[in-house]
Amino acid sequence: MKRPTIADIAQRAGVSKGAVSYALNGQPGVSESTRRRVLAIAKEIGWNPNGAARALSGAPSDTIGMVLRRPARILGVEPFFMELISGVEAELSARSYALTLQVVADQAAEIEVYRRWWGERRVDGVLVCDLRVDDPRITALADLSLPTVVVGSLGEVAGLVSVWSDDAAPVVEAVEYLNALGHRHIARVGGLPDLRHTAVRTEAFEEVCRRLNVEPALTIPTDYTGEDGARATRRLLSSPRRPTAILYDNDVMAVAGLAVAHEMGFSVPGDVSLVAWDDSVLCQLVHPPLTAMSRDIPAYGGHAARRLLDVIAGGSVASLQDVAAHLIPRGSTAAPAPRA
Amino acid sequence: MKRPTIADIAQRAGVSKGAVSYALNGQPGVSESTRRRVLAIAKEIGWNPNGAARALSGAPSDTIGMVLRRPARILGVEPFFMELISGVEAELSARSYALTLQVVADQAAEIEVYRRWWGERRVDGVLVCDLRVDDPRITALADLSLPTVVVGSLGEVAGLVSVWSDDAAPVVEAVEYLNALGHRHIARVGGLPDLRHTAVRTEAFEEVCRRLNVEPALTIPTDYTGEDGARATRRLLSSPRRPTAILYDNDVMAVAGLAVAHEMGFSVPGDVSLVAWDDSVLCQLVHPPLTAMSRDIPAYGGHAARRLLDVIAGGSVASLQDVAAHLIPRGSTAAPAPRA
DNA sequence: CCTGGCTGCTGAACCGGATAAGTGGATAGA
DNA sequence: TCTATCCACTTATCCGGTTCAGCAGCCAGG
Repeated sequence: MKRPTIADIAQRAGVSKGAVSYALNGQPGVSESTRRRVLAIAKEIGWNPNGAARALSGAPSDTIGMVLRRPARILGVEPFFMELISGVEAELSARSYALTLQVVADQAAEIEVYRRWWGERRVDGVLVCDLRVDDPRITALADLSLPTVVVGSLGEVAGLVSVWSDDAAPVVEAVEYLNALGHRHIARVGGLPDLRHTAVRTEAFEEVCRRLNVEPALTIPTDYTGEDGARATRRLLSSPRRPTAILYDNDVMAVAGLAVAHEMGFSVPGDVSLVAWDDSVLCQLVHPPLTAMSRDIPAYGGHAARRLLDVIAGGSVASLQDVAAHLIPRGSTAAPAPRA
Repeated sequence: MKRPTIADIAQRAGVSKGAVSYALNGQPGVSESTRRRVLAIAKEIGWNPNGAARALSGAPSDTIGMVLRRPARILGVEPFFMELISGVEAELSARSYALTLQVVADQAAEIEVYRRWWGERRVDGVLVCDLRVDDPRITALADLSLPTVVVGSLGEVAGLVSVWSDDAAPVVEAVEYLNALGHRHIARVGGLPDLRHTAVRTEAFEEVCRRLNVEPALTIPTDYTGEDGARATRRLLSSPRRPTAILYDNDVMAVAGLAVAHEMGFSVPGDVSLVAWDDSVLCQLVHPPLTAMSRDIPAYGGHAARRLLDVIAGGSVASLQDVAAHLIPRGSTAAPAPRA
């Protein structure tokens, strides 16, 4: 089956390629009757615009890109990313935009992909996640002037629009809550230390603990995986000054931590209270259900996608501070048992 | 920053566009010294091939497509799809192929997307999921002769390569296992009735139940969502002849069913045994952990992607029967309590 | 010395649209 | 009646590559 082109339509309609192009694009320059005839023929012979040809003439690709830098097989069990992507897709599909995903191994490869996409005009813009404390992607993308929206926790990045939520306030809320329950020894299982939002959370955690006299405010860094979260939990629960409450930087680690607590014979929340960050179904399904810092991640992704489309459209777009996560108390937190 | 083209390279190198094209593509027709000079200049000025221009001359897009027909926001909590996609990505990213996802509302829209992608040469091939009993997508894709691999439970579909796994054997395995434990009244919470693999499972379920004298072999159809699974479970557990074991067609429904059992005061596995299909982390994290029909979904996706790349490459590719799911017994199944 | 073949390159057509510039005819205004 | 304007097109060019035909220049063989 040969793909019909506007030349085929032109021949059938007895007009020139140019006229067909005007007709199909709703441009002035053809009579209403000719336009109708052209449209009818186009439909009849099943014509579709050739994106490559359009792109060659400078048209957008109606695709946005997202590069994920993590082992591809991990993706399936990473609720945050999947919910984010589903929110992005919801926004995009409503506008017939497509999403191109590419998984890469390291930062150099990620920048290389941006460069290639830009050179190939394969995407109209990109969403960037997991901002590092000092992130070379920012300058690279600025150099390319590829429309970009940063998804992550920060106000402004040199000229780039970002969609972010306050990471400090939820930490404060959680620690104050635990403190009010009577906890005086709270530890945290943090994410990758060089991610910006991890740094923000760590600082907020240390500050609120200092203020409330909850010391030491120990944060154990992890790579966000369940395994690392389990390891950190095991270490915390084995220490001589065992914390009575643990904050986790994501839900996967919190769930893994809960399993460790059970495995070591500690009761939750009797012996130790647990708080998760990000509230996927996981948190609600385990026993006891986990108290969590909840936010609407699909909405978050949707906002980011919307902003990116606005940037692509050329509007002057302001960064958006999305609603911060807020504490949803469930069965994994309670007052600490009086120490023997 | 203006994107460099081969014309820029040609000018710098003092040769023609054609020579540059040959040099860059490793084609014969230029001397080794010229080739090296051209490559050096290309690298120096940061040249990238323009995919649109290449595509216009018939080059592949190095992208495969996948259309998902379900509410976008559901995706994030649908472990099967996310694991499948992560497996596909793992295979693709190793070959620098990209994956384009598009979420649509209905079948007509899905076929329309295929047609558009084909017309626009936007993808080199597609992966098709969730085959229906009588599926118009098959003929549509055959008409377009768009390279296609069907992911799902069936042997051969008119000329299309498929990657599938036996859906009947695991059902038999599960029912025989439950029967051996002493269960004589087993119900099933099934998926969408017009999906092919649902039909296969339903038939296998009814047949093995008949053979083992486990009657009635009731299957309640659902739309695969947790809510529907909960509803079906509530109905089963409220019926006068309450089943002592329930088989679920996915993990989300099984987990939801477990919550319903708890909510209604039934003990699992004391009062009712539960078996999930597809074994994501969900099943291992709930209490009790769910006995599940487990299979390596990322590997499944990887095989499908690999097959699709082979089809695109033009090889004669055979369909692949992947390993079937097999039963992993966990805490949610036990012998039924003797009836009062 | 002429012919034939090979090497290494050039020039131009081509892919399928978008679009600026040009054209012929009808119409309106002076 | 002559010009200006507009309409509805056509023609030609461009986008950035790929590819094919052609063409010098060189070398080998007869």
